[in-house]
Amino acid sequence: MADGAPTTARKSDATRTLILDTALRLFADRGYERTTMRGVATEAGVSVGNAYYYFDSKEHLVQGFYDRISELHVQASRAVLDTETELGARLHGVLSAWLDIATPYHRFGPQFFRNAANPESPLSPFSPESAPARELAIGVLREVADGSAAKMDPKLRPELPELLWIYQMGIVLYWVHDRSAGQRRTRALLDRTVPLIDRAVGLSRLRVMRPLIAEAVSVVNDLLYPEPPAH
Amino acid sequence: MADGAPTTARKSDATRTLILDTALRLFADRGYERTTMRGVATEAGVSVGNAYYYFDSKEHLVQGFYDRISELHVQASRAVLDTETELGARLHGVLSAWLDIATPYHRFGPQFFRNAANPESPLSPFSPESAPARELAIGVLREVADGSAAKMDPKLRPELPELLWIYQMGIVLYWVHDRSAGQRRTRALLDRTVPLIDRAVGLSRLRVMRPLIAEAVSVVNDLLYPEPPAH
DNA sequence: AGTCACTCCTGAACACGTTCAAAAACCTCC
DNA sequence: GGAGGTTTTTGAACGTGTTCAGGAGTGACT
Repeated sequence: MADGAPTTARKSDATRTLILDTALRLFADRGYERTTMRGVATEAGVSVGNAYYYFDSKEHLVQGFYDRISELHVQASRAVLDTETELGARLHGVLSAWLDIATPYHRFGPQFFRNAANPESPLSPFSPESAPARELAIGVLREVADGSAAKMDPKLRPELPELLWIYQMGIVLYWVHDRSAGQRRTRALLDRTVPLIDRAVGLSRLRVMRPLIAEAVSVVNDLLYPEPPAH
Repeated sequence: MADGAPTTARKSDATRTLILDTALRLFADRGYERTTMRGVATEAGVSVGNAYYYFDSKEHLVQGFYDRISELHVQASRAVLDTETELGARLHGVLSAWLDIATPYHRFGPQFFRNAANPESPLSPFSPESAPARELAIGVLREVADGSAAKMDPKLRPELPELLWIYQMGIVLYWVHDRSAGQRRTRALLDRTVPLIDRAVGLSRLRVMRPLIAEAVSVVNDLLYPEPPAH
């Protein structure tokens, strides 16, 4: 080391950031599979073992990518939520914003999301490690619902954010598989399904729908959320 | 080789089956990750290279699992479809049968769904290579719907099998992530959501629902199925 | 029998993700 | 400034999926 700069910041953080930045650059450069831990280490000027000191596995490096996207999405959503008032417009705006942000990464998306579907991976959207990011996303959708004047079965309201999150996962799954130019098919899917959601929410007030909604909400409460500790 | 049996059947097929059987046994035994190609080869009494002569990769062994499960499921479904007449009972029976068959392999379910989310893998349920298995599964669900006397919006009927297939994918996703003993939570999910589906199908006849159904069916037709060639 | 072509099979070798014992650097307190 | 302890860094080594140059078996035709 031939620099005399009086670095007062923690060396540790600098190394960690250096490794993560290098990794994300190589991921974007050559894709996930073709990026090796040795390559990341060499490019960053550290040893392989050092990369593993900061990141438990190659997959854990991708977590940084997710965090970055989440943060950008929350920001972009705020702009939408501050201007739109109708449920449909709010939902469409928020999901469109996600697509806008994720588009540059679409060609590497498959490699990233491949691991996301593995329940044993910490990158799974259902994993405990992803809980903060998940809560964040659901929080945005809660704002989408609660900030609108949409009328609905009052029993539906508390669980609507979770249901919308499931809907969002479906959109993302479609997006990952979407081979059309600029993922225009996903845009079309959004354009056409958001109004469907909107109308379905409205219909939840119908008397015939009430018991159906009540049971659906109950199922979500009983089986979707209360993940048992299981340790 | 110390056996003098005059094997007249094609040696090739026997070896292939031997390797696949051994692999599936080890998968069920110790799970996907902890099963090694060397282990499969040793256990089957062949060389590693030989396993690769018949299967392009470790993942391709999973395709064998996929095919076998599909076949068993079609058989088991037939029994259900021959005895049950109500839509709910038929759907529940068919999906229960799937769970019955898949239970021994729950441990390597993660691998199963990893492929589902990787659009580049030929093992993805959405890939052209999986088309036959997919058609088979949708065919069973078409029988589920058409063989029942359930009344519904006539516009819904032709697309109901595809929609039920999506529902089934959701159940499988939940199952893969289900950590409860014997996956009883997935059973509970089935017990409670099948009646919901059943009632929702019935409600499709309501006048207020018609335009919603029509648009949903149209979306499925336009965006879900017609995968462009893109080669 | 000899030759040719083809299918089936072998195991050493390669690149990768990951681990680990030990070294180096850093810090704190005397 | 030195002793002791903690944090950070190293790189060889391990087990894995996969490849590949070639060997063995098999059958057909001369």
